[in-house]
Amino acid sequence: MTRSPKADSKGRKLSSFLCFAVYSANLAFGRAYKPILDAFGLTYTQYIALIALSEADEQTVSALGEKLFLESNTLTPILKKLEQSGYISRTRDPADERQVRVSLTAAGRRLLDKEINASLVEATGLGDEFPIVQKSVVRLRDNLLHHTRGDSKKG
Amino acid sequence: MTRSPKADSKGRKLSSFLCFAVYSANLAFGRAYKPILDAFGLTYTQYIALIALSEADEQTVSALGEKLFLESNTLTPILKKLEQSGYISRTRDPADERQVRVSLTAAGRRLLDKEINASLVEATGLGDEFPIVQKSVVRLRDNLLHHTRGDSKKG
DNA sequence: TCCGATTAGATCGGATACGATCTATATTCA
DNA sequence: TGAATATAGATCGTATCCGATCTAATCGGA
Repeated sequence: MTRSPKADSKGRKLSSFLCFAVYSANLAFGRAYKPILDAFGLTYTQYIALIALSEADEQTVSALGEKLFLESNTLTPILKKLEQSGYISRTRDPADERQVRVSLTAAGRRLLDKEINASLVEATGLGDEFPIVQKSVVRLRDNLLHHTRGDSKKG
Repeated sequence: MTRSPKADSKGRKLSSFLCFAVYSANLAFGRAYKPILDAFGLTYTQYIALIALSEADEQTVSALGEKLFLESNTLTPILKKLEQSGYISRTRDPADERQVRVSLTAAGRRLLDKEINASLVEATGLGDEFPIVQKSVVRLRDNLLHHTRGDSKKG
């Protein structure tokens, strides 16, 4: 169909942009999860941080940041909030006072052990395709990150 | 998805969460695009808004928001910035003073006609898989949005 | 015609992201 | 040892997102 010249020349429609698909899928995740997470007093990012924390105890902020692709400027405020909420603990490492060790508290662990996950996975409505889509998006992300790394300074 | 109640008591790995894959893919897009968009003085969101604006002239803020899955609280500041940058025009509709009509300026159109797109698509590194991944993510997003609509107030 | 309801944006506050910068601690090496 | 350097977090300013609320304009019914 001959759309106006501008939409055609190079001008694909917005919906054909992968970046927009991911961008809006991320918004959609946030909204789909919100009512569920609200019940636990969590935000989307806080929930993701808790999952990363469930993988190991005594992680440093940097280690956590590598998993989440975030740095201390973003993580510190979030971790402080999670600490205030009682879901995690933050302590300076006595062996190296520069580092802060972060762990789930019992309350935090209980939270994740609830069926929070089941209700959330269901919201994707992807069925059997779930793992396939997941793999593709992971590869996409890694390609993008790799492409970015080609710069000069630190990632 | 019928995943076992708990893949491990420690929880599945963060990387196995689709929500995290999308979340981090979105972060990765932002970073991969940033050096390219910086050269044009654009942020990621502003760029996406411009693409949506390239599809039609004289769109209302609401119409634009439907495409972008955003509302006036998010769009208004962004559109004001794009107006200040000279890439778009904002005018109250004389027929209905409540509505604001938004269009690309000549400068905005020139910007999108540059090869900004080509360099950006390349960064995904997905090759032939590009359209497949794109479709899956779109469906995922729509499922999530549909799931959300059932819950609360406005659709 | 007038008043209430609706609609379209705009504003405000809280919570991310992120670049730039700062502080405190640790390490290196002359 | 001590100054320069490096590292780990923390802080700050800007730009999104989003819920809640506000204002202005339009519409609808009596």
